[in-house]
Amino acid sequence: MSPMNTNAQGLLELRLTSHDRFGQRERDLLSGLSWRIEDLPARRIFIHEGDRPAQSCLIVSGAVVRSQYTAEGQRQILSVHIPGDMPDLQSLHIGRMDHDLETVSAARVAFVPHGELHRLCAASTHLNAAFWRESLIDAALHRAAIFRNAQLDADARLAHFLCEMQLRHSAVGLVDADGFDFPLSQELIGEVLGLTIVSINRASQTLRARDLIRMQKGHIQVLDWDGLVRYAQFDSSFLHLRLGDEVLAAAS
Amino acid sequence: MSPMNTNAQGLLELRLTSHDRFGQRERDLLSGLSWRIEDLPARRIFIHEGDRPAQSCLIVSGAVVRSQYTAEGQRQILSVHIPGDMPDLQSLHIGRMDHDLETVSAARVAFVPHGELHRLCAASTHLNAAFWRESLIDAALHRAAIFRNAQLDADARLAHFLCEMQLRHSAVGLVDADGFDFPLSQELIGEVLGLTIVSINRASQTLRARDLIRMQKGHIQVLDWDGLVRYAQFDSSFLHLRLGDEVLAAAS
DNA sequence: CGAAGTATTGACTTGTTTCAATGTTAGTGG
DNA sequence: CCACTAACATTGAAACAAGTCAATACTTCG
Repeated sequence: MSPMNTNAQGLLELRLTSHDRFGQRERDLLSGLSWRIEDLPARRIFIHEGDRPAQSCLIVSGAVVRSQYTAEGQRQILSVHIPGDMPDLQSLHIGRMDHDLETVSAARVAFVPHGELHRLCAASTHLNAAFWRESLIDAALHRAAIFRNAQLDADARLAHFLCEMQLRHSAVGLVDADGFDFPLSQELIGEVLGLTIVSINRASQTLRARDLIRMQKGHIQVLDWDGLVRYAQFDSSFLHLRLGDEVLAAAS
Repeated sequence: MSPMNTNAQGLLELRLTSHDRFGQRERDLLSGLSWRIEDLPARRIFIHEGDRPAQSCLIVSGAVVRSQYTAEGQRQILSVHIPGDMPDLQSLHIGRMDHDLETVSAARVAFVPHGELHRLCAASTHLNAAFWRESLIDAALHRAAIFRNAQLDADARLAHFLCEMQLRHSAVGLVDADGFDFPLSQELIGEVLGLTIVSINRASQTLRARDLIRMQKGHIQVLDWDGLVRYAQFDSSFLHLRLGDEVLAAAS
């Protein structure tokens, strides 16, 4: 298990190099980025629907959700983002935000100007491909969410979501023998899965009764990875992770 | 209303230039692409989950769906694609397909090798950005689907889907005063919206009774655009279309 | 004409929501 | 250290939207 990397540039390298082995040139280009670090409190909407950001962000610590709202103000969480994610890469090429970005817990977020990213992509087709790929994996996560929310019942839906969270936390070294910290309340998980807090509560009881997981306030532990995967019909390939041995070991 | 363009290169230019005004250089690069045209029958899976395509495709005519399957073989349609769409752009930078591509009706599809697209993107940052943007709009469609399927009831869900289809068909000049041809059966629409054929049938009756749409086998006409938009809580901005006046006029 | 695909309808069942009450936990200030 | 508070978790009962099952009708096409 690699130590958790709380440094923006290190997290980004970890992410981008999980697919491509970069040369020194790419490393130098990356290290030339000027990050502006911001520490945000919990429940802070820091990018709003309709905004036209001139920068993208990287989550360094904490959790962030993307959300859209109904006319009645009911929130739908579109995706959950954890350290290492760049949840607004799309603003590089689509001016207008079609959703909000909001912290769940207190979070450290690093911002980098679009201009610098554009220059980077123009300077290196490798880096261009790596960032593009990040945004494509984002779309793959969306597809998995559409499948999950439409095809699985409440219990399996929660199981599927927890499988995804376990793997994505593993990939950034945030899972240890006790599991991982996860700040979403049952209410928020409900807003991810299109279920009410009551259903989430009952689903989590089912999974706990089957000894698949442990789930306490702010912390999740997968007790039976294979069982959970089976229960959730979870196919990890959509994450398009190149998981190292240590990650797979931690996951099981 | 522009005449329908059944030529691959013309469709692609129409799409890419809806955001960026290209110079002659970009036009020349695009016209250098060597398309292989294929005419496919209805219900043909032409790219399978797990494939590693060496080419991307552009839909010239007909309709195509992306789908994933449950363990029991139940299909979830992730998105619906129409002429002008490039539904497997992601294979440019993510090797493995995480879903199938299948024709609904007979369809004409144009294929172009990844190598040529990579060369194009390396040769022009404008074209690189344009293709990247296409894949980002794809992700935006996914987000709208997550929202729609989780937050709207059966009637509104169908209305929302029809709003999206009307606008996307408009953008490629496929809508006239009588509406547009649309080959998805009620059963398939159900697989898009996460509903059964029975619910789709009843939802379509609701919308017809309110004089919002006409919906006959293979053809859809929006009778009251504003009413349909209101009923669906539809916000067209997620499509990130730069709609010309003629498109907006046709839509309303 | 027959056959296959598609659309429609009604009766019944079920998973999830809604509503409402109660329990638990962590943090705050007296 | 305990009382107080707010957020979060849990439980039960009733209501409801959508699913399931099953029969019937319409359309298209060989």
